[in-house]
Amino acid sequence: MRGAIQLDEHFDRVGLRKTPQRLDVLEHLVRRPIHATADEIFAALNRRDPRVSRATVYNCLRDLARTGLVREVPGEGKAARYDANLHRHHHFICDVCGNVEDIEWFDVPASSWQTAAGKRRIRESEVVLRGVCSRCA
Amino acid sequence: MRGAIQLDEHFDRVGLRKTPQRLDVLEHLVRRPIHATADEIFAALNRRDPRVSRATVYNCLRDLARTGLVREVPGEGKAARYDANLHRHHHFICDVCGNVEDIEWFDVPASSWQTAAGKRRIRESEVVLRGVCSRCA
DNA sequence: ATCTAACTTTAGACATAGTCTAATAAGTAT
DNA sequence: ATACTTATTAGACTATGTCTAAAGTTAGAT
Repeated sequence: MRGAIQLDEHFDRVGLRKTPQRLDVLEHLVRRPIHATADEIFAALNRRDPRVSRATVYNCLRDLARTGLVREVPGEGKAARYDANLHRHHHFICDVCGNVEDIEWFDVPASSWQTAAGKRRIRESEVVLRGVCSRCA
Repeated sequence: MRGAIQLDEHFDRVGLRKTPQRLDVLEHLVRRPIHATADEIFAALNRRDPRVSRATVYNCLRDLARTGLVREVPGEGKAARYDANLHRHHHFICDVCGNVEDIEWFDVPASSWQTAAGKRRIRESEVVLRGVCSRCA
């Protein structure tokens, strides 16, 4: 599969050991981009292989997040939600239904934030757009 | 106190009953703008009046958030963090120390997001700037 | 000022989310 | 293949958040 080969490369790139569990977690997030929670991922992997542990899913998510392959979605709700992060993007949260949608990446011009940012060194700016999604409109 | 009178007015404005507990929670967030967790607020209020219940703090935060007087900070960490939201603002998260800082409000020009937003109706766009804070630089 | 209906608070049981530990297994460099 | 390091596992544990039903408050109408 192309997909798997590409995912392998990402592991090499960030210097993270390739383990089946890490691959499975990342692949799950890539193939089902629905901002899954740790528990949803655990349930899915554990169904296929009952030996997969809850702790492992949390460990994998932590390591993948640390190396940037995955990120926590800044959304709502109690449980953290995750996103494969192979391509940068923003988020949209619907005022009505609360769903979180990915939005294609765009840059916020420095002229917008440079005064407000003061002496901080800014690496990137992520945007959370809020409003009404096309289904709820 | 001026402060208390102003907070009262906010309750009237959003149509939320004034209760001592709600006032205390809001006042705590206004006076100590450190993005406290529910538990930190509970500890502070409970120290002054041991009858204040954990459930009440959660109820207050939920109601204050619903009416917009308070908001959940889109930051990191397991426990939700809250902000008095009497003035809109953005957030900055330091790559190094992880602290969340408030950033003065600015508008992201529609020209930045209008293509990416598609058919969604956008009400506002909140920005999370990431980089290195002035202390860590 | 008092009454009343609707709303809010409370304590503590419960539920959900996430972390830790120490024994075992697996990845990787040589 | 070996040795060394790092990752996984089960399950106890901690932290965070929700629910319930009884008691107490609030605010508007009298």
